[in-house]
Amino acid sequence: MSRSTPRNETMSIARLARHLGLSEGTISRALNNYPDIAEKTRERVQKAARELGYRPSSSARRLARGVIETIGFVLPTCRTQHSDPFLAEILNGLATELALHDWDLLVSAVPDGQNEVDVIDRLVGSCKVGGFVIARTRRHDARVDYLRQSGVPFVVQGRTDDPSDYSWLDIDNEQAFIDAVSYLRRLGHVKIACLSGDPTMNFAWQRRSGYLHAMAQQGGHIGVGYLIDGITDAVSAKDATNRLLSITENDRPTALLCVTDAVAIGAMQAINGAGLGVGRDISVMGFDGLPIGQAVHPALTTLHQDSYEIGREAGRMVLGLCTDPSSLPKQTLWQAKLTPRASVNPPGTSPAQHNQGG
Amino acid sequence: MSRSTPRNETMSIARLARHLGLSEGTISRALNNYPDIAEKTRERVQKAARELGYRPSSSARRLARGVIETIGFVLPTCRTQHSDPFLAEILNGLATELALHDWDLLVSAVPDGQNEVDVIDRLVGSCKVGGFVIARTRRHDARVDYLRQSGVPFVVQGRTDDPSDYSWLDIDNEQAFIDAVSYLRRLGHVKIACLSGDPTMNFAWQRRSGYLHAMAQQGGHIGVGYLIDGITDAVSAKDATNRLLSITENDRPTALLCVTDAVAIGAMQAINGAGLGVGRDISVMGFDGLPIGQAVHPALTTLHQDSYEIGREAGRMVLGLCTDPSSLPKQTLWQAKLTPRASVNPPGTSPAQHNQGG
DNA sequence: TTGTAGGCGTTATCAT
DNA sequence: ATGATAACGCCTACAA
Repeated sequence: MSRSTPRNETMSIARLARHLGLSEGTISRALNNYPDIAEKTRERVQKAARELGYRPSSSARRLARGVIETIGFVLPTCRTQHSDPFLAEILNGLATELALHDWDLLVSAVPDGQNEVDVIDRLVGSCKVGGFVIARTRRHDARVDYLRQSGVPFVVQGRTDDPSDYSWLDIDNEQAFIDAVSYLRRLGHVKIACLSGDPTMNFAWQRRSGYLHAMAQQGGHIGVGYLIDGITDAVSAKDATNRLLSITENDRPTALLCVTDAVAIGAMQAINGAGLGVGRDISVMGFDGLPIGQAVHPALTTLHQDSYEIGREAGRMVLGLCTDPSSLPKQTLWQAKLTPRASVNPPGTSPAQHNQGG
Repeated sequence: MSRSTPRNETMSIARLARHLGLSEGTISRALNNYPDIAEKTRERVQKAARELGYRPSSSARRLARGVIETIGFVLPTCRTQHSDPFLAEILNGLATELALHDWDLLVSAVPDGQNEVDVIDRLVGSCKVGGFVIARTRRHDARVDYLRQSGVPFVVQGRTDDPSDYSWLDIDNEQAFIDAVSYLRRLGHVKIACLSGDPTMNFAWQRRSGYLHAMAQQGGHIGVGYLIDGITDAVSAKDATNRLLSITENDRPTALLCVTDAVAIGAMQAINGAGLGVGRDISVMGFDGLPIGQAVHPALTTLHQDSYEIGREAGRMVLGLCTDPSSLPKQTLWQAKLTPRASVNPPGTSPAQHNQGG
């Protein structure tokens, strides 16, 4: 068993104190930069601590100070819905922001037979975390209900139906899909279909609402079967798109708004598979800005969001709540960035006129 | 300052003891199911604890017991290489396994200006974690070097060049690509190209070696420009594939082995974009088993690995090391599962003979 | 400016 | 079978 200290037990304040011939209290205050310590002593102590490889025990410190300095994050429980491409990015941003302030991120999963609230409750109850960040928010979300009444500081990435009295950080999904419809309408599209996601997930619901509102306001045409709910991945997207393609040519949409890039890619495959041209016969838009959208052919027009920055900001927000408990709920809304590429063109575009975006 | 208990201070053993008229020691032993406690007392204590919402403070417990019961995981630092689809799955499996044993998972990122070893060292030094899991292992990996000499129990997902004296869990990448070449050779392919990844990442290097060995042993032909390194995403894959397609038709490969599914999808787009048929003019194989591989057209033949189970097993292994420090390093090698779909066919296959896999 | 002492919540070792 | 008592490592009045 090797350690960073040459031999024997782990370095502690008590050992430092003995080593330097000072009292434990002095050591502690010197290390924590208390003002009432002689400059010479402080330097001597900090030097010795550095040289002897002293690291404060976070358990002891937390116990003594009554703080936790740890944020909890419960991984979304959707094992079927393989690999949320965002999660890693959000975690990266969140953990980075927390690390910058010497806070920790405790990540937990939901074992079979338990639900997310159980897990959150256990983490909070055993004082393992002092705050929470949650993601993949549903329209009604039991986690938010629980946290709201628990008094634990928390930040929601996304938001619920009734997002008035807690802190959240969301993309303006509704506005993004309104922008998308405007963009398509300006290009001349009228018959615009929509592959919508799981309607219990609020991001999907918001995008769906944006589509419906914008279509009504801007004179788009929603034909029979144009709005298909429950499309969550490329596979179901392919089936749904095939249903759209079976509509007679006159009534068939000329543009297709997809709730995510993954769904859009499935739709593109169906269109190609039917011998039609994406961006020619049917324009396709996605949402997320995944890198793969630049590699597919034609390149995918999308609404881009920066999930790393979302994680960073969630970190800033939750740190604010935890360190200043009197702070009021803060709500942040970011706009997605419409990124035109080759998968969207005016209806009836011939191959030669194709967009060259990428 | 808010708390989860309705009012006043948090519930502790001391309060329980006063409430029940017992001593703190008795409460502690009753809660921890020591054998020398009267059955009646134990039940009375546990009932009261439940009703009063008692939760042990993990800081206090860790301090007293000298254990940590937390595993560290440092997120790969590749912000360019957006969204590793595995990470979320691995974390899910790992956190699930740890939660089953009441251990925690501490996830950390690497802020700009620090390196991964600094982060690991800080977590270990401040007694925040008692063990480590690392992923995305490089051929030479400073994290492994550090952990090896540190004495901290750790498990590597993947392995380094010299994987003799520590615990790891890996997919048999070399064998998988040997199997892939065998499969293609049996179908009649001779001219087989390979889009290989970052050669400093061991998984990419292993797959590359498998390709080279199998091609040599099984009489495949590696033409000029057939082996392209450094392909890490769909975008670079598209460029590289276009280079392959510019080879005169006689010398052009009839099959293309890709280091990942994401790379394979980029390759497919390039082939389609050039007016050629995937699975007809050129067969394409990937590695991972991403769901999107079933949605692309034609469906992608791939080597499948279950990243959730990899995370679970990594959790089991690291728990074993932490709870039984005398246990020897354990090394686990899993085979990837070759999953035939429509993107691979015998060379010179006409459209009518196409595979129907999915 | 420094030392002393008590406490944070839990566990473990003695007695009883 | 239970009750004292002393750790665990650190922080923080208060005293000197």
